[in-house]
Amino acid sequence: MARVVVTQMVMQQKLTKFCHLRQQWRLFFSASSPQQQTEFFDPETCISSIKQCQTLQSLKTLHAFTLRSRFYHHHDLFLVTNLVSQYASLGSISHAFSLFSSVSDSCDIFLWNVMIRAFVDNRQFDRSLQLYAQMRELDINPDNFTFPFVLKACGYLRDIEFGVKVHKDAVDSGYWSDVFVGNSLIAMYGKCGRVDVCRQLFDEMPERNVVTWSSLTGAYAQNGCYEEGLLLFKRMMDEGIRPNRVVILNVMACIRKVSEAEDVCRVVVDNGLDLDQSLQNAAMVMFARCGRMDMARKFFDGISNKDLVSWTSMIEAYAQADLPLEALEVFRQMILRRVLPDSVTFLGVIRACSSLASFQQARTVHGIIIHCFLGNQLALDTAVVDLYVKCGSLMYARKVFDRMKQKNVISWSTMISGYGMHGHGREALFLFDQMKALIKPDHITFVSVLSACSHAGLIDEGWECFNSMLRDFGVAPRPEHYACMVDMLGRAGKLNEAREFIERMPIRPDAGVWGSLLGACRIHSNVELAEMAAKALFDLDAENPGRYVILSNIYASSGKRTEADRIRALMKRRGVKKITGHTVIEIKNKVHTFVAGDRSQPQTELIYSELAKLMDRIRREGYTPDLNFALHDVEEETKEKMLYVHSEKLAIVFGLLNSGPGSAIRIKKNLRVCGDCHTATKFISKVTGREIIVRDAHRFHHFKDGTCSCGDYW
DNA sequence: TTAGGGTTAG
Repeated sequence: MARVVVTQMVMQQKLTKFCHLRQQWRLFFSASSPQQQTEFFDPETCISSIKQCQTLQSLKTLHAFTLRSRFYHHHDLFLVTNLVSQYASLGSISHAFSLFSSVSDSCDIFLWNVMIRAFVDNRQFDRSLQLYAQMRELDINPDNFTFPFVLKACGYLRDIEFGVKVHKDAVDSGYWSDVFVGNSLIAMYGKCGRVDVCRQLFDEMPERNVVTWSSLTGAYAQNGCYEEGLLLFKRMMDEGIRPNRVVILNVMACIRKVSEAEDVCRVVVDNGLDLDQSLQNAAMVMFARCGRMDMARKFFDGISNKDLVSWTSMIEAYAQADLPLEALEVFRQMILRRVLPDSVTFLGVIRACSSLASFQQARTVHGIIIHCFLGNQLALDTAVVDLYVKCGSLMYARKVFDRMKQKNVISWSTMISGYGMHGHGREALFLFDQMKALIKPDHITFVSVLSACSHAGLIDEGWECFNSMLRDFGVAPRPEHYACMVDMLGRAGKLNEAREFIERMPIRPDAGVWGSLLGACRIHSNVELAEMAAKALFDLDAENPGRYVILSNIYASSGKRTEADRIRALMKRRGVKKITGHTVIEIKNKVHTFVAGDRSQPQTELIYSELAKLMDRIRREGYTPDLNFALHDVEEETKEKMLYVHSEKLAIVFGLLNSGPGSAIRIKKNLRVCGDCHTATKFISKVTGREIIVRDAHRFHHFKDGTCSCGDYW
């Protein structure tokens, strides 16, 4: 259904474009009627007509008239400059440049400025720089108008080397003190990542205006210097300078706290700034970033004419906040209102589907994308590959990957990481070998390969890959690569080797590295090393509830009940809240969520009676409950009952009851799958003959005929 | 006689 609607919308949009074009043609024909043609002989009317030309054809006609006119000579620079400028603003850079070339022996700086600007406006930044270089070779001196255009091109190209040369020219010519030139310099250095130079320029500028402030806030925002951006904004307020909407937009991008968000909204009101569409969209994104989805939604609902960006931002905000159902509902509303989505919208929708892990939704969304010709195909295809990976289908992921016309380092890394997440280490390495022959891997590729080795227990291969990073590819290992290695060694039970590896690290181990060690200690019940890792983690990552829970579980399963309770108490004292585990399953396009002991489903009675039967069946097959995973201080029998009602088991039973015989069951858990559930699921897959695909917070487990694809290596 | 800088809103 959605696919049909979207396809219709694409066709309608094309028709609208066509009608618009036809209207423009009609205007052109009426503008070139004989009565109007005579007026072109008047010089003033001619120039103003040039500026009013709306179509290339009418401008060309006018150009032809001027050449025939007795008032103008072919080399009349004033006229030529205006024509060049108008050709460029109608998007015809070729006409503009050929006309410019016919008089380029001229040393008129005005003409050169217009042509340089023409290239910049048409995003041909490299050609604008070539023209500037040519102009300098001809010893034509740039003026205060030249610099802003050229600097803009340097900024967009991130060409700091050229930018520095232009900066020097600006200083030599004395135009550096022009406020327009100074503002452009700040913008250029900001885009090139040199906020330090931006600040120095700002401090030394003899004259500033509101654009100077917005340029520097923009530079801070683009470079992630949010604190500095906010400080500058505060100083601006203190100095009594009235901000405009660009300053507000830049500052909104810097904000991470609700109180700051509310402050900036007050500034908007106090200064009587119009809260236009773009500011409302930016405010919505800002509140979502601060975790206030209610406020974000309020802004969204308050936008009377929601545009593509409003819809897309809201979808992305929900997806980022891990509220995929809300994201998809906004997408549905958007389609109902016949707003045509673009590739960015679909990236948000894909993110939402991916966190739902809904295979059916993935198929639908992929179908829509295929029919839409949205552009940005490389990014979309890569996102779809990742989507199928996350929805548990390596086969579909690989199909899309193989059909991609273009692949970049991200596409390759995504597919490799997909194999890794599903425990197919050998395939991951095979693909990595193919990739190396075509394209240079980056630091993310190495995370994918190393984690694939880790999940599959490929230790020698993992070492080889790690050692090759710097040696063969010039990629220096970062903390995340060390974390993968610790994870790999730790999972394999080489805990001391993992510890020694950390001790030899040339960079300071981060929370990820220690977290890997702690996780390994949980698998292999090593209390001593766990304490060491936890000590480091409580300094580095005190807010993360997972760390406390793992340490407490390690103590509990080693019989150290007092220690376990001490950690739980510490967690409570520090106000760190445990994340509640839940499992989701999709049945007939509807997503059902289960928590431990869940009784909210209408089928509750049926689920629990089926669960009891199933547990008896697998017990007869040899399953014994692993009471280590029921850690509360209660009687053994109660412990066992608590294990029975884990959310994973409830979701699986619900799936068995509500899906076709023999079909695969796909569930997703928000935390790591519990060890007892892992064992039970193996037995369930055996006695029911069903394939069960479990996505947990770390990887995938494919259960079939009593075994798991992870080889119990997780 | 002509022109310019700061937001890729996601």
